Amino acid sequence: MTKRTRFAPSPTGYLHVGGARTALFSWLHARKHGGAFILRIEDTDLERSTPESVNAILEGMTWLGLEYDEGPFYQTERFDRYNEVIEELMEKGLAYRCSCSRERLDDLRETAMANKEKPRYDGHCRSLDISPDTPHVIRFLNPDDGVVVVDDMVRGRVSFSNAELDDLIIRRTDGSPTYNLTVVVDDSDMGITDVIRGDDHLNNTPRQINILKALDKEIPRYAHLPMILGDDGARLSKRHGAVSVMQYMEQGILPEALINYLVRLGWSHGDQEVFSQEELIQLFDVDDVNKSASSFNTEKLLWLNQHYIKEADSYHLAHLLSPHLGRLGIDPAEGPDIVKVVEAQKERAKTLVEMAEISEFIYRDFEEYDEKAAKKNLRPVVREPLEKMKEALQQLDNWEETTLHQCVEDVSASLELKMGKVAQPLRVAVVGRAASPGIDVTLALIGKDACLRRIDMALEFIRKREEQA
RNA sequence: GUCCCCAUCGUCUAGUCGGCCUAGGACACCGGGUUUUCAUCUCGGCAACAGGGGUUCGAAUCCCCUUGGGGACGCCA
Repeated sequence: MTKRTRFAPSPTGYLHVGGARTALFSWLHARKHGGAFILRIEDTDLERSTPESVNAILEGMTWLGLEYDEGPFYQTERFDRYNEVIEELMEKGLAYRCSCSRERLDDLRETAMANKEKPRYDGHCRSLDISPDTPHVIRFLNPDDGVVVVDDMVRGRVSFSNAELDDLIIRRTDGSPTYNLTVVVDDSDMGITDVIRGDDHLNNTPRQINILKALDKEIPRYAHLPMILGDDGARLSKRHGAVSVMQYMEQGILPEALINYLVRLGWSHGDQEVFSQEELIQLFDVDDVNKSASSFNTEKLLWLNQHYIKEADSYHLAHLLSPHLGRLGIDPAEGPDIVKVVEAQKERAKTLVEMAEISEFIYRDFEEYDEKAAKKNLRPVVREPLEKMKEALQQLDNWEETTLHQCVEDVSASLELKMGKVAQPLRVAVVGRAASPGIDVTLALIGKDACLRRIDMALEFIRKREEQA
């Protein structure tokens, strides 16, 4: 049988890394087995679901490249179907009306807790035959005894005693169906064979299996994924920086880096760290997923991101870098070929944001020198090398890397100085700080006019500094 | 509180149904080399089987207990 998996987020916020990994594993499982990956929006909570959230989730999935084969299906459009199933359950005598007040329910819970017992509904309305006209909810008649076994692909066999479960509400007073009912109906109707979801749903699984059994439906295979914790080991939340997948995009993370990072959280293939999408589809197996929760480690994400930046096609990267330059108020069109910029900076940036920042000097004069760099390199002793460089550069017609390199070398030789003694002060003069690509590449990217102008600025800086001393 | 789950370096993890583990790799960190700077690359170092009982000739690997962590217990999903 072909495998069918699904990702079923509730649109009450952004797509966060936990959800993204769940979607990723589901997607990989489907792709690996040549099956279908279905997107379903669980928006039965009318209060909290928003269209903005739906868009944010769609946007995040698109960015990550997790394309779905069917959907998105919206649960709010399937209320008739849910009611049909609820009716079926009622007719079979496997569901009943309940008119217990919230106060009574609250009391029940408190009493149970006080008695050190698990809070559960006592079945008060089971045999009361409440009139359809009085306000009521509908509860599923859960079996009283026996055991439900979940044969989970990652957790193994987990069993729950029916005595621990209670008669859950499947339809609210306002007539809307609840989660445990809709999931079961949808997974069944949509032919989902493999339910891959977060760990927090493990406790719901026996309830869902009971409903499935009552409906005489096939029970899918389950895989409950461990949680992802924040950098500090606590639960991932808004307090832990970037929660939304799209925030990573804004921070200049490549989607393939995030995917690669996420897949290694809870899954591994020997000692391999870097996986292409094709490799993942081939090698991934839910059965190999870890049982324990893992902490998100931004450092490693950054390392992977740098790796992918290094490996990426420069032309492609240029496209991605452009908006980040724009955010700094830079129009890439007003500088050298942006592909050249990318090639010069590729190995020096962990993110696209960083790449944009360290490339700023190429497009405009800097406001002030990096204090340390200036202190160390813009001293009176470098006046001569800088002046000599200025003269030599002024006379240079052919402003390109090879000739620039030769030029710096010649000046160094004529002064009997090591190349670093000339190149480094020159770098600080034209870049404003101590780090940049090779001096020849740096000069080439900045351009002749700006270079000469900045050397003058540096000479002026040295002169003033001397006066003050 | 009750039920369910989890437990190897700071972090992600390897560890084929016990021996090849004086526990391997990666990130981070520290040090060396390459280099005109930074970075890349490269070499090396630091660092863990939560604790206690068993089972066994032999346990990180199996069992039990303790401890710690997480999840669930909603007319949320």
